[in-house]
Amino acid sequence: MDEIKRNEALFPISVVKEITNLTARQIRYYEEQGLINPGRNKGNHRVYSLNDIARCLEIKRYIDQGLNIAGIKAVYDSKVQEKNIIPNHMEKLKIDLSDLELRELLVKVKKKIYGS
DNA sequence: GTTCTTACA
DNA sequence: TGTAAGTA
Repeated sequence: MDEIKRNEALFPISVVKEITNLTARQIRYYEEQGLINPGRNKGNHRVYSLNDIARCLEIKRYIDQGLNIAGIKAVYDSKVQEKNIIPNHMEKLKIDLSDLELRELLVKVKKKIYGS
């Protein structure tokens, strides 16, 4: 969409913390559990994309709804299975958020980074 | 100053 | 999950 590609890993963990209200501990733990996969910069620091941040918010929602890590894994695993079963619908079943949600997230990120 | 890993409570 | 230690 705009200037930022949804899968471009650009943000440090501090930004993810502010936007999601999760602790660095939790964010890293979700990565450990394979729920998100941020990149790394030359300094070995994690860098997150909009999709990664969106995924964190999604995980947070699931936990609020009472799901544990295993349950959330099951949710994503089932989506991966759907993708394999129906290759033609891969784009549609992609484990990304909708454009609308991403637009809202982008606004939020910009506000946090550049101020309001 | 911020983040990283490891490890213990 | 929080936090401390020692780094990069």
